[in-house]
Amino acid sequence: MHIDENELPKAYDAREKEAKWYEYWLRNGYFTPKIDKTKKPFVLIQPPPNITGNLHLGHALTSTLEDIMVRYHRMCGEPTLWLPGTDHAGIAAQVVVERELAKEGLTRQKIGRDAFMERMWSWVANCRANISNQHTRLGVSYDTTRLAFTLDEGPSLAVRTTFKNLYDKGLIYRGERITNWCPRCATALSDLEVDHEDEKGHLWYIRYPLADKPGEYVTVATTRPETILGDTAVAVNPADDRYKDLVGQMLILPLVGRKIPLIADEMVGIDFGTGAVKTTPAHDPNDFEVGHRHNLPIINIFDNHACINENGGKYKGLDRDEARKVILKDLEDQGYLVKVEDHVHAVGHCQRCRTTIEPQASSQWFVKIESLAKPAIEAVKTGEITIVPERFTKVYLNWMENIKDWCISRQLWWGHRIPVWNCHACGHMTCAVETPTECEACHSADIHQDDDVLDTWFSSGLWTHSTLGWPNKTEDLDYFYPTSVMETAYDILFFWVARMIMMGIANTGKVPFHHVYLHGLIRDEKGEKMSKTKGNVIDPLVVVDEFGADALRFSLILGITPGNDSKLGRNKIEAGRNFANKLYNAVRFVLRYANEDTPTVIDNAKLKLEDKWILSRLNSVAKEMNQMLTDFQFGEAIRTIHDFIWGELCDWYIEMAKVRLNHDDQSPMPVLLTVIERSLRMLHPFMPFITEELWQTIKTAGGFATDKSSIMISEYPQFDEAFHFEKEEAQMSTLTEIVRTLRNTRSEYEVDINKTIDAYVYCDELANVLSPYTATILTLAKATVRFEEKRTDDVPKQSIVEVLPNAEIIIPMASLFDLEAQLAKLNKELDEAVKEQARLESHLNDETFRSRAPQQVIEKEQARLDAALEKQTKLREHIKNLAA
RNA sequence: GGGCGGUUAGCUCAGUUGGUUAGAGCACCUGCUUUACACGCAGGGGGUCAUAGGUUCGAGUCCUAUACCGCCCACCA
Repeated sequence: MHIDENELPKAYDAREKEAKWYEYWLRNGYFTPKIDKTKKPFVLIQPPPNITGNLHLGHALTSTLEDIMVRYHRMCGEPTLWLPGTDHAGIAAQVVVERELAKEGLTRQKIGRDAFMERMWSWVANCRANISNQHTRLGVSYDTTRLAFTLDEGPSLAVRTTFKNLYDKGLIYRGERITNWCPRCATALSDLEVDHEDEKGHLWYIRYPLADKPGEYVTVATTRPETILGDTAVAVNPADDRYKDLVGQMLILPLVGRKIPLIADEMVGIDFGTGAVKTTPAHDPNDFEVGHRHNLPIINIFDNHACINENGGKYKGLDRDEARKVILKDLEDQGYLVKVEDHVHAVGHCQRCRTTIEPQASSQWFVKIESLAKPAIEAVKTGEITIVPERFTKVYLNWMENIKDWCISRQLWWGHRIPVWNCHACGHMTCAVETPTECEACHSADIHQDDDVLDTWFSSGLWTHSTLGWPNKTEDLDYFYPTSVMETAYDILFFWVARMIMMGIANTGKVPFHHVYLHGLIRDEKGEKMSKTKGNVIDPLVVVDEFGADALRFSLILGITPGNDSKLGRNKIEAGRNFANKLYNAVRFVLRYANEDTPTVIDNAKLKLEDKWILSRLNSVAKEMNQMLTDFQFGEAIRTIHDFIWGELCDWYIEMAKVRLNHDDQSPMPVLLTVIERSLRMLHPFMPFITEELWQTIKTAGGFATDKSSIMISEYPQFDEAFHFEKEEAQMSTLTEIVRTLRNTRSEYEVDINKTIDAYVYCDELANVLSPYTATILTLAKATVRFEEKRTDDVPKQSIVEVLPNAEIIIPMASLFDLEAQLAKLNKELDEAVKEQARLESHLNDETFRSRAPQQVIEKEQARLDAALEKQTKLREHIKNLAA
């Protein structure tokens, strides 16, 4: 069937086509792998986006990288599973919905747990639909039939089972610890969920009177004067001579009046402040440990929202900032405040709501992590898991080797409830996978489930196997686990990747994946992190609407390297669109000559020079593409195929093909169709929509025969020795050099646009090969060329002479150029050739070089020397000729 | 306080075992409404590869310092 290219618009418009093809792929079930036990599958579990809002460019990058890998491996014939899902995102999602409530003047406490959960679920439904739609628009080829959510029954069962297993092994425990407390979220956080930032603060010096020596005192320095209410000691370093004699004495706590001891502990630095530290075990991690060592009372002075509680006496009810002001004023009024200094120190903030963290003693659940970390460290050390880029291996190992117990309980409502039931009768804790009806110790029915939920990363940590059915023995788990690649951003290496490795090994005895590919963050054109508050966020869908998904994908991938941040602006996206348009128009050209009568099968005997050249180049590119896609070099891969299509196929092959088509020559169509079809296949993983569209169009026009119904299930092109034509590649490069030189000469001498120039080309045995191309050269460079093997005559006077590696070009057109300029140019070239000769000679005469450099390098250098000498001879002759 | 990354053309970045004359996109200059494409074609200018040493026959690439920028980790009140 002939498709008239004139009926197609001149510019490619992605809009209506993308949705159509996505629907087609989905309908045909290409995204769902068929389990084939004779083949090793390629498996990639999608990092589940948080259900906190729209997807941003970071998600678009992740999706694109994953889609590239998945489409590539699928085209290589591997049963390929890309399993999608979303994450309930615990605290992050709860904060978002709480903000929505706040707009209505509500809080979760006001509406109650049940109503709040209802709000959460309706938010989730909206959000998940939205995320799915966004993914669809980006072209992700993930298996929609396996779409998972962390709160689904399967993953939830995995969570409870894991908890119980670890609990039974004694690897989960409940304990009173200092934890990072967010007073806004009213929950404990893990260390990772706290962002430290330097802040300008003050160091207040406060005197604590000695109980038994009126008028004498010890001065402490503190950044947190309000915590004085919870002080239960003052500590000094045992080696500090200033305080040696005072250790053991009692001090009177200002404002409070409580008697507290002066103790000695190694923790205290002698150099800082006064060398005496007020010790508040309930509100400082160090002090907590000191308190433990010295059996100090732990006095918690804050309620869940960091307001002073009943332990704060008359200050009760003040929040921590007000309390600080009032207490400082009281200290000053009563003469306890000695001085104030400016002081910069790191302050922790809640990762999700930015509220200043309050270190606070509370009872929480922890994972005893050391024994879980050990095999996870081994797996990376032995190379069973590799991390790309490699430098993150060190970061990973360093963190894992210094890992601390993981606080997993959150005082939130949104998440997996901790599967532990407390008995009101005997106090025993019953841990169970399924809801028990009675206490396992005393069989009382008066039991109540722990109110806390688990850290959202606890369920994420199981994601590689919980989505495949674990703890049940499923076919999926059996066939697809361990997975192949974990692709994600480097900023969640600890949060997620490390936890998956630990939990994966703990639950299944196998590593969860073999390769970790870490991508960088996307920044705006100025290199700043995109954020809603800065207003520099680019919405992927807005880009897709304007430029198409393929253009966006191109711009996201081009030039990126693993683990490095990249910048994205309009320019780059336009480059992507331009490339799509270029490809589209190349196909429009092809369609002009393609119909069911077009020959499409290549006859090797009839291949011309440029045919062999483009086939050979295509072949090399296929080799490179496979290598780079295997090595995770996506940025380089897309540039390679881009450069091939634009710079070789379009700029040279198609231009030469036009001449053939106009001259009733051997048809270029079989080769052209073959090359373009394979190019589309090579590009498909990167730009799936346009490649499918064009592939189907050419197929419909009878451009090639295939039993495949879609490009996405056709084979990824591989290197084929039969199409490797080294000699023709070299010959073609001489031809293109000749054309370039002629064009260059025209431009340089400002030859009239309508004037055809004459040229003689002397190129030994190549003359026979290239002389059929005079018509081509006439079209491409507007020059009439005569090819000869050897020059027999002298060079005609006043000619432009160009010396190429394998050819000598003489353009007798004295009337069209400036004689002086030409002479100067030749002299300059001669100069360079002489310098080159000198450099090479000294190099080649160097004994050390001769003895140590590999033979082929020496030969190469020698060849270059010969070339330089020959060039000189020719140039001298031409100069002489011209000057005559 | 440790650790890591970056510093290459005006801008954004490639450059994977050290080996021709360091590349691309965008921007810039010149000329082209050539029936695939002006989202284009042809030609061109532009880089002492941050600095200083070192290793090597040979360094953008390896080593050692230094400077600036950025990131991560860390309990010093």
